[in-house]
Amino acid sequence: MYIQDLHTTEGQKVNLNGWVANKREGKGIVFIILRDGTGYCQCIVTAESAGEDGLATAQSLSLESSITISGLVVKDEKQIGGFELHANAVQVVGKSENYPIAKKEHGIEFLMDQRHLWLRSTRQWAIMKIRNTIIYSIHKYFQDNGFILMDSPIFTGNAVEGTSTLFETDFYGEPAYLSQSGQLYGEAMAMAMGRIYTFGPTFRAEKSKTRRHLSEFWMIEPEMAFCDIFQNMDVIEGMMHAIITDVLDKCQKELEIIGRDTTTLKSSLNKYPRITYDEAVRIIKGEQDVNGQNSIKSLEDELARVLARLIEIDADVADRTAKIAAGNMKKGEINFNQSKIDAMKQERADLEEDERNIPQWIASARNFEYGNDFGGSDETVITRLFDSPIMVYDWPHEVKAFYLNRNPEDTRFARGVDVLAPEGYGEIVGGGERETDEAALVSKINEHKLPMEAFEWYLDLRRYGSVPHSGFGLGLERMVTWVCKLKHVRESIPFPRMYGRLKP
RNA sequence: UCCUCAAUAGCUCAGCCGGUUAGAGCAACUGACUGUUAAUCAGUAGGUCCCUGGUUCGAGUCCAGGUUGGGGAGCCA
Repeated sequence: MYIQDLHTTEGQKVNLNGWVANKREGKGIVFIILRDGTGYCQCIVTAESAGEDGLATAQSLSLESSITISGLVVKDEKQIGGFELHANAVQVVGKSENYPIAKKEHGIEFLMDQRHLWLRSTRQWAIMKIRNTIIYSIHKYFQDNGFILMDSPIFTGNAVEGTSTLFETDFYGEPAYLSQSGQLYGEAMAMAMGRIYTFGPTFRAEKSKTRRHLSEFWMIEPEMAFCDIFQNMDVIEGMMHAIITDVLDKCQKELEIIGRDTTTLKSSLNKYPRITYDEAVRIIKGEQDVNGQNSIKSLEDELARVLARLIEIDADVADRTAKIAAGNMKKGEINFNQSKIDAMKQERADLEEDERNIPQWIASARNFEYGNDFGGSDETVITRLFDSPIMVYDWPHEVKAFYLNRNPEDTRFARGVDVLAPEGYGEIVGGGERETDEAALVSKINEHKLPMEAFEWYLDLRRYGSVPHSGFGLGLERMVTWVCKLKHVRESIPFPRMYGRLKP
């Protein structure tokens, strides 16, 4: 019997297997919050219902002990799953002594070291359930729309785009690199199958230490034959809508657990603004307003809010500290105030970083030089002005990959498209329409000083029945991070691999 | 690689202008409490103040270098 199915057995006696997520005690009564992976259920043990032995066993339980418990299923609206269990027998399966993760705030380094156990906590459970829903939704969208799932190789013989740093491995004595993108192979597969998508791990070796970078992440890369950049954008939007619809529909409980305000998710079911690079630059530099909002002004307002909040926190912390120091406060009240202070100190540390960063972002936006690619802060600046993802297309061809086609009406621009998520999350999708002409591709490869022989097979795709085609890459973890509104991508994947983090 | 912030009890953090024996809360442990949702009460125990060197009568506190971690730039999904 699983906790998620309890609603089918109201009033019946059932057996549950799981772990003690939490325990509270009164004299002669024990409340166990049992978790089994499918949900949470409060189990009540008294001598009356479970006998003296059962009560003693329940009293001796510690956090994360595994148990088998049987009893009567009773409806109780107050409970998270809507039901509780009045136990008449408790059996310990595996003991758990001094479980390291306590019921309080922890620092990130400690939690990352305990990632194998941290995954058991409610918030992480909810995030992983949402991740699962997103993965399922992506597969369903593409399968329902006639895409064929194919896999690109992970070992590659050359550094494809020549830009990012790759992990080098030894392939039977030859150097081989872990794939940074399956896209070129995707193009070959699309010429064979029409519409394909890949879903697999991707590796980037940049020593990036920011909240949106991982060394190993999962990427979904559709590729479509006979498809231009605008049809490509239609597919991106369709996929995003499908994902968000499913999460809103199937993960209400999980979204509530992580405290996700769903307003922006709901407004992200509308059509997404399609903005050219030129227009985006004007918005970033503050030369063009969006819905009456100005990028520079909104950053300045944000900075003012940060400063005001810092003063507020200092006053509040000082106030509570003084009250505690004054004595004659009940112990429970002290605990409550102390945990408030701890939480505010954490918030303060975050705000101080904002205080340092925002002025730099303002300067970077003001001084943005036309022709450059967007930096992380530029993406943040522009997306804060919209209540849904936006699609920025037609980029200066110099800053984009060699394989992108040009806008036929203005060849200064390459037909790349980036999807920027709202609420400051930035790029979650990068894609575009591919170059179809062999000669144009050859000159681009030379321009980027890439080894021509490595691209002979890729050029074959243009020699034998070249067609307009497009595709994109979706970063799964970035999608999960935005949908859950997480502070950092590392919480969006079970075991993150990033600069400085290889364990557990 | 560069910029920036940090490191004190198992955990989260105080520790002022350098001054005697380094503190609090949580967790743990002991005991009390029959409906709790990190908010009951009393008590016990718990320290290589990240490392190395320097300044000083005296360093958790100041200085230099290093290590580890947070955030950002670059690069990207």
